[in-house]
Amino acid sequence: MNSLTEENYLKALYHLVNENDEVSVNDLSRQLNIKMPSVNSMIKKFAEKNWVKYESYKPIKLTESGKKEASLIVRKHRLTEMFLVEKMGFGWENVHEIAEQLEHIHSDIFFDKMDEILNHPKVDPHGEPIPDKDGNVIQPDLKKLSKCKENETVELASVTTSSEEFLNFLNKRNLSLGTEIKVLQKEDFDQSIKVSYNGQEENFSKTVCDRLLVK
Amino acid sequence: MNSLTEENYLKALYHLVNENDEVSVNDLSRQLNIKMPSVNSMIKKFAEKNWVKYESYKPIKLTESGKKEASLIVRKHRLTEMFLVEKMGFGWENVHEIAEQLEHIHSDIFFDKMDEILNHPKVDPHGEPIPDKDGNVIQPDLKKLSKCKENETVELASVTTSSEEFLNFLNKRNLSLGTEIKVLQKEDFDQSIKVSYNGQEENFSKTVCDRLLVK
DNA sequence: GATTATATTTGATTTCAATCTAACTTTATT
DNA sequence: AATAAAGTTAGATTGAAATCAAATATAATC
Repeated sequence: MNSLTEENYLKALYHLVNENDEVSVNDLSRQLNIKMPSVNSMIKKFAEKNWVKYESYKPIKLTESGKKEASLIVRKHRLTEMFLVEKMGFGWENVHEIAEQLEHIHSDIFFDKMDEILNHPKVDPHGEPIPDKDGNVIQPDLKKLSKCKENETVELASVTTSSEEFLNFLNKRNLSLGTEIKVLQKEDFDQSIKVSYNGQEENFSKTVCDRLLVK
Repeated sequence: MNSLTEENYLKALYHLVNENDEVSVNDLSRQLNIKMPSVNSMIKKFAEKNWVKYESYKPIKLTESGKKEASLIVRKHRLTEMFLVEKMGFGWENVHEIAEQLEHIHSDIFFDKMDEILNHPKVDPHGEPIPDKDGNVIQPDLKKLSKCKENETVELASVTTSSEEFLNFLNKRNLSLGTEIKVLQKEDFDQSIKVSYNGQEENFSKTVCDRLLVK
């Protein structure tokens, strides 16, 4: 049985690997806010468990088995978020913290039932893909709003952070998944973007546009 | 923030106190399968937290604050069981283990939402009362089936164990909460009881009848 | 290729919660 | 009063998690 700490290390590692295939002990250390030697010994523990392939001074590689293990935690997290929103009436800005705890529940039947009730959802309330029971993920082909050209019309498909603040920011501006967004103007100076959607116009900073994924 | 261990000690203590007002270190030790010195020091910790009133060599007394704290854990457990059965389609025999984990989730809004969705249930799927948000419990006035007289007709209102085996035993015999049971015959020899319900006749041992609460 | 700077690892320590054993004390029972 | 049972104390142990300081390896620079 994996400890809470192990699961959190593994999850962090998984997310880092997804952003950048090469992950160092240092990266993970900064991510978790835990000193390198601690991370180093945990990575050795993971190597024992065959979750990572690791040689000293080389980047950490997640094994298939490690990827699967991590995906299953992510699966539990995202299924939970979806259940909370769809079946319990929570807003998408309030589900992250709860899911952060529920993802550590050990019960296959519990999450299988959620999955069934939700009719095997492909994505969570933030548009992030839900891994299947074998840990396979279909990463949808999306791009950042910040990369779109002027006059392009796109659909908001995912947000890359589940922080309550950011989601409240979007709520206040009536922006939700599925919204059609037209890029009106890109500002070279600060790379902010003027957009319109639902008949309203907004100016979004690069920071915001980097977090909005569209198709 | 209370540790898992603390919550489990407290819960065990709470249940023991409910059966027998006088609870000793020894009782708790046997209940938890943990040696007395360990229990002793935990009780001291509880005294610090003002969960118990404790003087050496005297029985352990739960304070109001301790009772409330414990009730809130029980509340989370029983709300969860009810939610699993009523809203997720689990059988009453399969919910205990899952609730045993979920009861340690720290999120008021999560359990408040369950409570609301379930329409503020008074009892869980096993007929056990659900404490309210302030930790108050209304203990319904029930008696053991084993205490009933011949020819009495009663209604099954609660079962005092959530063990999968026992509940499967009842399932196999089509016995569920709300069933009208008539006591046909009491056997002096082994105190088993012959009953009829839903047009069927069964012979229940004392062990079984002690676990069935009726009104 | 030698030197320096940076990153990583090692090993020794610390901290902490949770448990235990063994020795002793108090209370209850015969 | 003697004995047994229950409770306490003190001290040791365990194991997980994290840390620091020092040694080592790699990468960057001259």
